[in-house]
Amino acid sequence: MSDGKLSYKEKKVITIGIVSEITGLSQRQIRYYEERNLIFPERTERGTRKYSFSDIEILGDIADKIEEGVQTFEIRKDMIKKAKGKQTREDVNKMIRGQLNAHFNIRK
Amino acid sequence: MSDGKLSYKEKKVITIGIVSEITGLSQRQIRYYEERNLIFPERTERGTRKYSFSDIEILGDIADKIEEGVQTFEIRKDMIKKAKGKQTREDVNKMIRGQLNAHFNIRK
DNA sequence: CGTGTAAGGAATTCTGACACG
DNA sequence: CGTGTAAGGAATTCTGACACG
Repeated sequence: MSDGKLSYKEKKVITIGIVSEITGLSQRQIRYYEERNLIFPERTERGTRKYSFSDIEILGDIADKIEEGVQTFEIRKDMIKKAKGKQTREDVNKMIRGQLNAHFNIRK
Repeated sequence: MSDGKLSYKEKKVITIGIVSEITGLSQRQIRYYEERNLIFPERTERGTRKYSFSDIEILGDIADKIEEGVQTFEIRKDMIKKAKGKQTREDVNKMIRGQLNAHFNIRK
């Protein structure tokens, strides 16, 4: 299901040197944010990290937070919260649909 | 005008090793098609080639043509023809618009 | 905590050339 | 013509560690 064709934005194909150029972050910083579980590059067969455009956007967000003085641990918590928020919104939709169905099926 | 933000598809950020993995073509083949002016990677400061997803698609098309026995020179002519075709279509649109304007402005 | 850096090795990329056909 | 390959060098990436604070 989650296999096969991903959009260009999500495909992990960019090496760390180019990510560093684009983001302006050092390779050390980029690797450290991975160590802190903020980004998850894939690896080539022989271990070279590969990033997506999406990862580059996330790195930009991380850099902003860091500049604001937010610690990586906090950034991670926010990311988890947001991920859960998305999930919750979907669940809420399901619940609403469930309720509507229950409502309109009362007399059925 | 043609500066600044390009779509992810057009941005040249992928190194030849990864392009080779994705397309199944050898680095030799990829470099040769460049020599024949079929693709135009950019370069990093120190000379490493960088390709876009769009380049990868073009490489797929080239590979198909080569398999069919078409020579690189012919492939190049086709690409130029198609590029001109696009240009012509736009020009045609402009001409049509021009004619329409002329038509509706006759009595003005 | 977040990041710089020197260290040593392994993998990558580059170019020009010879080979086959 | 299109592609493989060996060649030598230069640039890239990786990890684990020490440093500062």
